[in-house]
Amino acid sequence: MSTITTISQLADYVGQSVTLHGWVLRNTPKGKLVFVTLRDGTGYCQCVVERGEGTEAFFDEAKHLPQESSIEVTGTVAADERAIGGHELRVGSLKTIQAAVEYPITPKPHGIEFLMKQRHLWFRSQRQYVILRIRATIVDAIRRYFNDNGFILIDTPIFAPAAGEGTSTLFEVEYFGEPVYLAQTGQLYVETACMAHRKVYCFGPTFRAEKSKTRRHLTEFWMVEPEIAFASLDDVIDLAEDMTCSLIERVLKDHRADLEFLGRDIAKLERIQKPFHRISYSEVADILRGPQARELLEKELADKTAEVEELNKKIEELTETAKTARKKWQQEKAAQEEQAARERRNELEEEITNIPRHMELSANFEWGSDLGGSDETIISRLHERPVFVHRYPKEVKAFYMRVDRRDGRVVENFDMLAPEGVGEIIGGSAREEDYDILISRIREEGLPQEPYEWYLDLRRYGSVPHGGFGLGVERTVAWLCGLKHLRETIPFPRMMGKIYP
RNA sequence: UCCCCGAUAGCUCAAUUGGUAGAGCGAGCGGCUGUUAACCGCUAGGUUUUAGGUUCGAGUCCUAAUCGGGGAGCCA
Repeated sequence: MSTITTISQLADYVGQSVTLHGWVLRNTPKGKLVFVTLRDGTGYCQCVVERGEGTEAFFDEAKHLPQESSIEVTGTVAADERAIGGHELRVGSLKTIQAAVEYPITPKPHGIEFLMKQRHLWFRSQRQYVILRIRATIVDAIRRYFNDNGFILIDTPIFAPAAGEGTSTLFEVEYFGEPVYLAQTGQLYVETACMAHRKVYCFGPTFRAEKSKTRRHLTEFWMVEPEIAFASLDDVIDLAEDMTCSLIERVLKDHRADLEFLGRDIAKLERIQKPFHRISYSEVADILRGPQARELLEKELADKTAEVEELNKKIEELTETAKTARKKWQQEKAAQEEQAARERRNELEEEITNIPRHMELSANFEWGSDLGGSDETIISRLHERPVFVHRYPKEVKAFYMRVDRRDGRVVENFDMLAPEGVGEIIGGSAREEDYDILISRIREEGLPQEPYEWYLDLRRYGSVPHGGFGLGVERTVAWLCGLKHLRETIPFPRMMGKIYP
């Protein structure tokens, strides 16, 4: 009699007979042996079928099992160092649940266009599996952080009658004949709840119709937005700092092996400790124009140029190896490495051509304009810990941000830039609590007052200093996992012009 | 919206100055008792994205469209 179990539990059943259900990751027949690597959602297990007594009935079936077929397999668990995970199953019986036909994703490399079209199947690949598990942990850690610290979850609407902020392009949908918009932020709504519950947060999808085709943008992404009453800008920044540290701690605790699998430099995450840097926008402007930024870019230019030269040498060597290696697999390996090196080189060359432009942008940075992507990257690269850039010129920020009483040119806002050039993860602010100032800000921005009457009520009835921020879940996942592109951080990425599957 | 790059077998890529379109993987068949993306042999698989143009001749050159990648702007 065998016990039904999962691969993650195998260590408890050494020497016993168990039944596993799963999918064929790969199948390599080897004469009188067949090695079926099974994945069951909890791990990977090598199942060995040996031709001989008792296996005649299914040996041929096992030998021809296509990749990703679903099977039920029963056998004896054995500890074996040669097997993935240290245990293998010596198969006593095997049943095909469904035989797959030509699974499109092979163990060889694929292009991103192809994989995105196969997103529904790509889920099964180990890298995607790991990333989405880390995402789930990050989401759980966020919820836990707020729930354990006295915050109340408030779900804000997805259909919104007006823009939450002036700037972004929104998705317009028809709502019983009226044009409304998909929410680009829950913030204004969560502020109302803040005046009832004191500490609140909303967590949901957010929609932006910007026609951005970059690795840092999605049209649909998830954002968590806490809001706290009786709070100053510093209180809000403290909250963002504390929450970020707790997320990292949790991911390091639960996913060390996964991060290693992804090739993440864990030491860099371990260095993320309080206190983070706090620099004002005006100081940032000086840094951008000063020698520090220039030297950083000059060094990057030199480093990248040197790396390109190294790659060129490597490519030449690999080309030679690919032609002359004795074994066919050695030739193939060299060819693949060569291709990877070429891709890396092309990427570097593009970055190199961008550097002079970034130097110019940085050197000519004028107080009053918003920080560009390259400016953020510079500030981010100059620090090992996240940087809070605070107090931007009010002209480039939303109307609801609190005007700094000591310097009326700026508002009490902040962006948190993650290190390693990752850039903005969090944007937040103290909210303008003064009715008259808020009204004048609405007018300055040329916004109609009428749709904001309910919001203005919050300032008419017991207005208090308060503030909050928004954290982008996908950007956080990308940062912690060390991913270059947001498209792998969300189950079904929505990008400009892309909706399938 | 703007700038740069790309599209060849199911997949990843080759194809010299314009001259008969190839390999590996995957698929199918066979062999091998320890494989892990990595053994050996055989088989099938193509309107070179689309529409024009130049040319004796176009995968290769030109124009446009479509789709994709990267970046700018804007942002989380």
